Amino acid sequence: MITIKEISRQLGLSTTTVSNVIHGKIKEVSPETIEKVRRYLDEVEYVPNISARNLAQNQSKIIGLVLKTREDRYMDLLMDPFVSEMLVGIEKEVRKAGYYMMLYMSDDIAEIIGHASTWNVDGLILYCMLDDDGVRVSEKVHRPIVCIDTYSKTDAPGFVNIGLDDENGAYEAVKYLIGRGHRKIAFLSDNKEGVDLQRFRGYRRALKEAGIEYSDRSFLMLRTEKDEVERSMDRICTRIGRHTAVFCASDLFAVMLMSKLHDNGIRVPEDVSVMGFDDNLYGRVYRPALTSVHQDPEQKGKLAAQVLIGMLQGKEPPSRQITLDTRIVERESVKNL
Amino acid sequence: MITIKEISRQLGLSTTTVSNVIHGKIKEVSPETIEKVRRYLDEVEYVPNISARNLAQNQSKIIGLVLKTREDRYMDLLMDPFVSEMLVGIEKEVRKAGYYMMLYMSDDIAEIIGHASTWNVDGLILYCMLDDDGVRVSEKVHRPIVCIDTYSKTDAPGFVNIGLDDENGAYEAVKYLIGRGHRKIAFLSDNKEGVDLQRFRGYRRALKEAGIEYSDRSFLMLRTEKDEVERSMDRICTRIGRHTAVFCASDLFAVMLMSKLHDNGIRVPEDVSVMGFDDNLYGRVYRPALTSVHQDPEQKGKLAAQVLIGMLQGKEPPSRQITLDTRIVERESVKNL
DNA sequence: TTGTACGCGTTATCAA
DNA sequence: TTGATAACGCGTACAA
Repeated sequence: MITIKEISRQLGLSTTTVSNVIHGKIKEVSPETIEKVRRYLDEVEYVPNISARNLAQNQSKIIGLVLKTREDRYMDLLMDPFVSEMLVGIEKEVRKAGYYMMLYMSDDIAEIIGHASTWNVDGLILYCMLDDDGVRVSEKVHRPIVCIDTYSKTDAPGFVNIGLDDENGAYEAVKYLIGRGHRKIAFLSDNKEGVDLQRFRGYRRALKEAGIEYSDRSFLMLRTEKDEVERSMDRICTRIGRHTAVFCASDLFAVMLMSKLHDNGIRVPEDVSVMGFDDNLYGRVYRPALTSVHQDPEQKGKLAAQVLIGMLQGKEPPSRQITLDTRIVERESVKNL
Repeated sequence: MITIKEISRQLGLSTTTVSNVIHGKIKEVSPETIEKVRRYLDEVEYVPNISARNLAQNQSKIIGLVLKTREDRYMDLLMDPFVSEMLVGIEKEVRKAGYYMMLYMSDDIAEIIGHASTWNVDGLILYCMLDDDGVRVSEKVHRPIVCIDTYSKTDAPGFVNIGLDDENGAYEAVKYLIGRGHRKIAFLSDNKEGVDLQRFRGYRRALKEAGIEYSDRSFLMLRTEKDEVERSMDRICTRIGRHTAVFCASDLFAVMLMSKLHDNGIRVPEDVSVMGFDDNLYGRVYRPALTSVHQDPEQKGKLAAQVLIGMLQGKEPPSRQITLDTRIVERESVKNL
């Protein structure tokens, strides 16, 4: 790796001049010098040492992407195409803007803070934070932070969230089911926090509005530990009982459910209707194709990166909470009763 | 961010001593000093500035993960759960070993080289390289490099590949189909390079061994551009013709095919048998469940990271080419003729 | 128009 | 047992 010092020595110039040419500060450099330096730069394929640059400028050009894992349920995170698509959206934007992306997974907030500090990241994108996780990070890391799909209790400065109206999306979905004549509707999820909690609330609201009573037996809680999930799904199939429809908190769960229902001789949608949330490839490709609530993860990621990079350049974020649209995609997994 | 210099000033010590305590070089430091420094370090939550450390030590603790994209087919890469799972395997190991992961996507080798140089990455994991891409990188980046699933023509020093015996995996799969009475067997893929080429070769070999003639009409080439894929699949469904089985180069393609076959009223496996390669969640969850060739992407990623980190610590890699096992997983998508 | 000199935070050598 | 001091590569204020 050739350095500026070496180049300036070779060319009989000062490091300042070389550095200036590199950065296009050429108002005060003679054309000949510019040419000479540029040519040489090309010839030796000069690449700046970013560590040195970071040190000198106290910035890093790094955007940290943190995926918060949840204890043992490590695998699930990237198992869902949602995260992959989001990743693509982020990476594209980050690279386009001349930044670099550091990917970090952890369930430990302190570790996350340490990582951000030690690398002196310019900004942070946080996914899967719960409650005040995001706030805790932003208290220690004094850099712009954009969260995706986070529901915080408190507000903190320099803290933006990109999300969905999950409550309403779920509400519309369940209303859709009710509109098709369903009244015994179950809710399937693997937790009752964050995004899933909101979706559950939307489900409850739609039920209530239609004067349908909710019983805890209608909450189908999936265990997602690696060697539990199969058995858990089987158990859920037997527990579906007299429900005529199941609204699932994700497409992935919906498809896993349909698959298990099939094995248990229960037909979708003839015997039971199934609806998902996400509208991803799993649901689109399965047969019967899954009726679902649409969202666009790549768009979410892209937007998160754009807003963050905007903040790095001094722009005010459009708002503290950016909420993306949701819409129902009708396919074949819901029957009219 | 507090610095060593500041700490030493506060404590009335030299930076050397503080640094030594931080690094556990305490053979020659008095117990009281150690305690004093440690306590203060804790109190102020000292975090080292990695850029400075990198500069001083000419290393970076960064492992670059490069996913080579192919022109327009950007999305596909992370669409396949294969990449996500591999990513998880890599990230876990990298973090466990105290390294950091920088994720980079590009189809431009020069850009990839520039990225690795500018960050002075300690090592590189390359995925999806073709032919001599990997070699070109390793010629310029004089760091340990581990490739995943790369077939290079040439060998280069410090260049290790982790892969599968794709040729043989495909060979066994097609032999399996032939063993079930199939003779009209098609091959489905979206390209004829790298891994897919090997799988195609295995397919050809099995055919040849059984005395079955191959015709180009049996190569079903899928177009994967975003707005082509649907139509392309439809066309393929009509082109299946008198084939009794389709061997697909990936589970994802296999499931997309089954889905389209379903829409065209062609039953799997009654009318046509389908076999995939990967054994991922798409195939496991679909009904009929997909018979496939198993591989473990997380394991692949984990191994790649382990070998690379080993090399960084001066260990010789076990060999230049590490080939993982493959096995057939029988499920419901193949019929006995 | 170009050059000198210093600072960024850390590590490392060598002297005290 | 501890402390000066130089070095890593870059950017920049200021001097020439």
